[in-house]
Amino acid sequence: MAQTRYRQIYNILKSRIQQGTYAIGDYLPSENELCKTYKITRTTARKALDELLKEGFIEKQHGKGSKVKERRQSLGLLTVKGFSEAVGENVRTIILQKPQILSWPKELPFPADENELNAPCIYFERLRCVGDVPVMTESNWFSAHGLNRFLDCEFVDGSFFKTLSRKYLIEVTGSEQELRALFADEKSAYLLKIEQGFPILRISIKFTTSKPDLNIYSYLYCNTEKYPIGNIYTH
Amino acid sequence: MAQTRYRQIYNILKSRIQQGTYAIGDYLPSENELCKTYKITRTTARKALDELLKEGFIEKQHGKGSKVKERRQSLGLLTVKGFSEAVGENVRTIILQKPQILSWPKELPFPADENELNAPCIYFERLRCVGDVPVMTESNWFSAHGLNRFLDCEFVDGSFFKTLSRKYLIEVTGSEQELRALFADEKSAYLLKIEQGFPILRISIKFTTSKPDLNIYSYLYCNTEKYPIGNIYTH
DNA sequence: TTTTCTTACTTGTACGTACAAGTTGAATTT
DNA sequence: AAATTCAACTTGTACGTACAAGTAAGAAAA
Repeated sequence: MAQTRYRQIYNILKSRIQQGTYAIGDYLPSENELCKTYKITRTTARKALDELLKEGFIEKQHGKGSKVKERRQSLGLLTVKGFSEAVGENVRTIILQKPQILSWPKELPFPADENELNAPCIYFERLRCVGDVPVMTESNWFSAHGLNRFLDCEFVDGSFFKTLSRKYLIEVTGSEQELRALFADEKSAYLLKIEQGFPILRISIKFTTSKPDLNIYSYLYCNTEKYPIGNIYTH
Repeated sequence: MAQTRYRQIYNILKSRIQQGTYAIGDYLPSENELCKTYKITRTTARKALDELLKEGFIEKQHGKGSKVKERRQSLGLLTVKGFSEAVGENVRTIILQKPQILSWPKELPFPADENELNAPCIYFERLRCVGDVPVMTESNWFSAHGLNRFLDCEFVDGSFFKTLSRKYLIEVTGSEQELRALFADEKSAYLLKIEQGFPILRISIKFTTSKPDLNIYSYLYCNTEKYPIGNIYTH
């Protein structure tokens, strides 16, 4: 078998969601219907749905079904909302360093998993601005394993995570974050156009993905004076 | 059944990890061993392990086993979970000011809803410590409307939100937060035992509740040097 | 008409079985 | 001694079955 059975079903459902065959708010076929359609058992159907659940494509309701959820692009600002969505329209992104192979740094935002360090490290760096005001620098590290020709191609819609999803079928499944208030160092001060020693917010992130040996490690240095970091939770 | 079987197994394993019976790097009993020990099937054992996996307590290795992972100590705050629940055991809370009626301040962390300001304002203030280290000051404002005899009674288990839930059947339904890195002012520096001008993290919060005219407005001033604010997000 | 009950769906939990596939170390062969 | 094979573990996938529990809508009773 080229692929596991549940992964096949998962892919079918996921692509239909992405293409809008199942729109937001719609219910997917019930588990028993999936069994009949694809000649599988409920165990397998549930496993496929569980993956979609983990990746935020659907929500399950006991006694009702699996409803297609609105999927918010995860760009890592504590909320599920992306940077552009959170801030508004006039967001500009400046690429400070295009994705390229580097050696792994001795210290990452979070300790890396064992396997990741075997493959080379891809690094890129961006500066986020609201209008003309720089508000955040972003540094990203991740393992190149399995990401063929990543350096050659442009980002889809300028979005790193969209690129992972569309080109490699990799989804962000979660993130671990850590917040610190720090004095701005020389580099951050220069990039954010503030005085050295000004208080800035550093967000350390480990994004986990649907690819077991791929996590994205990021540092965000934020000037929160004019644009604080926002966050909304609802149950 | 009071609880699901897999949840029971999950709880047993989790508490053993938290108590150090299974230390970091150790392998949990294999799935088949769990089956024998607890008279369950592998389906159930795997479900329990899956939960631990989702919550980051273990990592699974095909062909080897389930290894206890290092969980970083940080203050898991940005969720709706309370402080004590998020941090763990050696948390101390010092009441700086018991709940009492005050006039509404001219500026709250977030603009108040109209109706709230009609009733008097309850205010209280606490200092949170991990061991002997003060890590966070907490100021809270909310409308007294409908909270009879709130000032007279002690908090349930020392928890404000538990008190709301148990005594008034009010649940937190969501929160809006805003993060800023600031220079510590005189008061914060004094309470947190740091130098004035040291960078601290201020979290502004508006908790919404199941009672339509009750929101809780809070400022948290955090010394993130030793204990950064943590956050885990899973879809 | 309104309420209650039943029925037919849905997902959730738990049982049991079988084989595939990764890991490890000891036994066997080279 | 070194390389290979094998056996005994581990987790991963997939089959099948049964019943519990939540949901919704129509039938029956008030």
